[in-house]
Amino acid sequence: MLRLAHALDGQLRAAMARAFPEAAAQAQAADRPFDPQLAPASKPEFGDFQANGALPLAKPLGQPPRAIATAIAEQLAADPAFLALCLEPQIAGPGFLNLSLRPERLAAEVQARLGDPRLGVPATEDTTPVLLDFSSPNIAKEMHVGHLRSTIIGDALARVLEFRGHPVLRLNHVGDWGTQFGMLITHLKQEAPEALTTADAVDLGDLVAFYRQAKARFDADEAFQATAREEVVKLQGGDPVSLKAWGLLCDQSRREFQAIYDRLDIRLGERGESFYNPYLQAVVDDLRAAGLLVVDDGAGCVFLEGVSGKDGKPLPLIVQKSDGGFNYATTDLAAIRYRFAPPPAGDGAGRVIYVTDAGQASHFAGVFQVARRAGWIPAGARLEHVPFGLVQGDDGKKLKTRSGDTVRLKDLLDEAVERAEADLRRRLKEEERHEDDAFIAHVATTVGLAAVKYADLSTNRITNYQFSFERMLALTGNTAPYLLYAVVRIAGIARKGGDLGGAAGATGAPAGGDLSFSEPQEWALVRELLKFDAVIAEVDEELLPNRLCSYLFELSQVFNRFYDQVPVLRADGPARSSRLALCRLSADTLKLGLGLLGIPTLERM
RNA sequence: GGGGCUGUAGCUCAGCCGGAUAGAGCGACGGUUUCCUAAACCGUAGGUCGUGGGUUCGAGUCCCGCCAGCCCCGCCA
Repeated sequence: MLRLAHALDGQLRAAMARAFPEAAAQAQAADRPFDPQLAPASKPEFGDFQANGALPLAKPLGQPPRAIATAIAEQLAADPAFLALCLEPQIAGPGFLNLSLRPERLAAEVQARLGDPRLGVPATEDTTPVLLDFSSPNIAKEMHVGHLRSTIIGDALARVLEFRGHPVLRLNHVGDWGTQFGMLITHLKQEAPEALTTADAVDLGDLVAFYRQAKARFDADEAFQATAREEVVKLQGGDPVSLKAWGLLCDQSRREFQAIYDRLDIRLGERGESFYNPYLQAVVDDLRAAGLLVVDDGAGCVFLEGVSGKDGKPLPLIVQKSDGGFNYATTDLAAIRYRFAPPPAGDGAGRVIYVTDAGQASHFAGVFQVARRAGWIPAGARLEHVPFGLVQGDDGKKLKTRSGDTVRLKDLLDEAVERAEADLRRRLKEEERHEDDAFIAHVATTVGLAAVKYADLSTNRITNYQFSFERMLALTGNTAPYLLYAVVRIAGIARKGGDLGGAAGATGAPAGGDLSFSEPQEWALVRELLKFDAVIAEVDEELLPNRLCSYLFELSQVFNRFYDQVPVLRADGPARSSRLALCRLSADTLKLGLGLLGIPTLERM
C-alpha cells in the first residue's frame, strides 16, 4: 500500500494548503511545510490510515485541533481523487483524522498482487552497489556461536537488499592475516614439512586442535616464539614457502567454513584481510599527506575528534605500530577506501554495511571518522555499522557449553536439527502417522535450521538475545515452526482440491476475476497482506530484520484466524474463489518473506 | 575516570517521525473439534514502561541527573 499512502499524503498536503492558504504558504516559505503526519492506523477500528497533522497546528493557527481537522476533512471531501480512494474521513479524539480505504480499492490491490511476482514491492532503479561485510570468521579457527548472528543477519539483509534490486556485494572479511600466522606456519613447518612439498600430503583435520597446539608451544617455548616472529616477517615479505604454508591453512579453513555456509544456504564471497595488504602503506601515506597523522610514542596515530580518554586528551586511532607494522584499524581503513573508490581501482560502492557485534561500535566510529576526514567517503554515500548484541544462554551469560567452552556453530546446528527430529518422531507416533526417513530428515533439517535463524532474526538485533532450543523450536508463539505451519495449512488446502492458481505471475487465470469479501476475517487478512511492501521498504532503510519477522508472525496469526473461522473449500461461487485467492497470496507472501530471511518452506510437516 | 548499549507483564520480547485506553508470545486459568493438519482458534487474569526532574497540547519514545547490568577505552580483531 505504499503507492496508496503516497497518494494520500499528497492529497492531505493539498487539502491542508487549501484549508489554510496563508499559513501554509508561510510555512512553505520557512521551509517547514505542513506535515499531515500520515501513518498506518494504530488500531483496526481507526480505519487504514491516520493523519495526526492537525494537532501541532493548533497553536500556530490559534484554533482548536478538532476544528483544524474538520477543515482539512472538508477539503478532502471536495477532492474527487481522494473520494475515489477513501470513504468519508472521520475525526476522532483530540483531532485525529481517520481514513478508511474503499473496499473495492483494497480488493483491487489484492488483485494486482496476485499477478505480481514482486508482491507490490517496487524495484529500485539505483544501480550503485551496496557492499555488505558479514560473517568474517578467522582462518585456522572454527566458526562458533559468535559468528552466528553476523552470518544470519548479514545474509537476511543481503537478501532484502537484493530483492529491492540493489547490486549487492557480499564480502567475507576473513581474518587471514596477522601475527597469529607466525606460530601457525612455524608449527606446520615443524610438524608436517611434507605438506609443503607434496599436494594433499596432509589432512590438517581438526584445525582447532592444530591452533591450540601451536598456541601452547608459542606460550611455553621462547625459541618457538622467536621463530614464529621471524616467520611473520617472512610471510609479509612474500617468502614463497611461507606463502605456501599460509595458503594450505587458508584452504583447509575455507573448506570448513563452506560446509557451514552450504548448510545454511548462504552465498558469500571471500575477500580476507590479506587482500588489503598492498594498500596499507598508501593509507598511512595519505593520512600523513592530509595532515591527520601524528606520531605519538613511536606509533602513527590519528587523534579522534569528540572522543577523549582518561586524562581528557583526544583518543588516538593507531594506524601504524611503533615497530612499523600495521594493525586492524589500518586494514579497515584500507578496506573502506577501496570499497568506495570507483572501479577498476575499487568497488565503487554507494553504501557499505558492516554486520559485527556491538562491542566494536567505538572502533568503527573511530575508523569511520578518520575515513571521512581523509575524504574517502564520497558525498551521498552511506557507511553504516549494523551492530548486534551477544548470544546468551539461559543464565543470561554469554553462551557456553556445559564444560565452559565456546559453542561450535556446527554443534549448535546439529543439536537444533536433532531436537527437531526427535520432536517430529514423537508427534508422528502420537498421531499414528507414518513417514519415510527421507521425509523426516528433510523436515527436521528445514525446521531445525529455520528455528535457529528465525530466533536470531526475530529479536531486535541491538539487544542481547537469550538462546533457547526449547523456545525457538516451540510449535506455538513467534517461532519458525508456527510460521512454517501456516504455509503447510495452505498447501493442505491446495492438496485437498483448492486450485490456488499456480505461482504468482503465472499466466493461468488469476483466481476469481471479481474478488468479493464479506467476513471481517477476510478483510483483516486483506489489510495484513497489503502491508508487505511497506515492511520491506522499512527493513531496507533501517536494516532491522525483526520488523519483517514481526510482520510474518502477525500475518500468520491473521491467516490462522481466517482459516479457523472462514471455510474455504466448503464455500462456493465467488466466495470460494476469493478465499482461494487470499490463501494463495498468503502463501506467496509468507514464502517470499521467509525466503528473504533465508528460510525455505515446506509443503507438509 | 571517559564512552557506548540495555532496563517495558512471572518469563522471553515488540513498540516506526513523540500521538488515541502500553502490545504480543510463553507460562497460568477457562472454553472450542461430525468441518481444509487442534502444531489451531476464542476468552480471563497479569504493568509505578529502572528512578527523579524537564520540554510539549501530548513522553515508554526527546533532554538532564541518578541507580543497576553488560561491553569498549594506544600499538589484538
